[in-house]
Amino acid sequence: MTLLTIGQVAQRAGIRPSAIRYYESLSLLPKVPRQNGQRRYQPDVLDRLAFIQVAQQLGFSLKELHQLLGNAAEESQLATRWQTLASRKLAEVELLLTQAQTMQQLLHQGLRCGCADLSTCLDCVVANCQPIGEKGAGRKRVRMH
Amino acid sequence: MTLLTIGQVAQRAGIRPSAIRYYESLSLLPKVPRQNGQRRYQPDVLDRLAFIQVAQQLGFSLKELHQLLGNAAEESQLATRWQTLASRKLAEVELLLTQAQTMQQLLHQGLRCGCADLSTCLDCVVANCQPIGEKGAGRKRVRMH
DNA sequence: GTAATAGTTCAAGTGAACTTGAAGTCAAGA
DNA sequence: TCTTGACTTCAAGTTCACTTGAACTATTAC
Repeated sequence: MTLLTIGQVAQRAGIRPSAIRYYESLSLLPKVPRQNGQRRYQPDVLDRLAFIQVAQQLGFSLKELHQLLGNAAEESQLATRWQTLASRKLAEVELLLTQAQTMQQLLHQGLRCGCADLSTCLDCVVANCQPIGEKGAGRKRVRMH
Repeated sequence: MTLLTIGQVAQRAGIRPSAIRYYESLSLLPKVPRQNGQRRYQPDVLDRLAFIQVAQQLGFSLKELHQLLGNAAEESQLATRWQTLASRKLAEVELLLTQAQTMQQLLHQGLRCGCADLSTCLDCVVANCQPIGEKGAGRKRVRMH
């Protein structure tokens, strides 16, 4: 078995070793066995780190990830608790999806618009360019939530 | 015309007056006219605030928003600069979209799985539940980027 | 008149997520 | 042997995005 040093893990995950130690201190990563006092990781820690990074970009805090990943020592209702959080987070992710789609259209049309800044484009894409929604009539503002 | 006080704007936007002053200090919002020393806002400031809030949730920093919204005093190449940033951000938003879709599926299946925590589910959804990708065969790990 | 409410500025404080620095250990290579 | 590089711990520092506190002004209600 090829165990990885913290430096190797950090390089492959695209983060710093200090971040990995920080995650361990928060119990986001398990304590791993040592060789001469140095941490040695199984390669599957990269999956865990990839999950953490994606979840963070989607707005999950490290505290939430800690609960979600079930490292908390609170045994009572742990199962129900992470599922409560997960379903709340699912709703947030779904909202984020629609927001990202709207922003995608806005940026896409703003780029084809030739405006001096996005502030102008916020009006411009509705008034002068192709409509951002399915209905392009009227002086409708871009509202995203 | 019905101008709004900072408190009214804050309430309608769901933020604190202090955040609005902070945005103004960063030139994310324009300086507005005063009555007796107090800021008075046109209602369309709510659109700008809505845009800021959504963009933030999508991972835009306030510094980036400042550039995007074109409030910077750097006249030279301002137009090309915001478009460079916008196209970079468009790519990021599109990556976020696929990540959010993957996370949506993961959470959705994790919730139907009955696992004790999401950490277990990260393996479980692939091994025991319906496949998360189009191909469900094999011991394929969930990797999101 | 006075109390409550909402606004003002400016400086300092806060929480999250790390990073950096100091001081030390360990193994490999010249 | 000695230097280099990567690791260790722990405390303190940094950045971002605000918030809070102090001291003040202005309007409205009683």
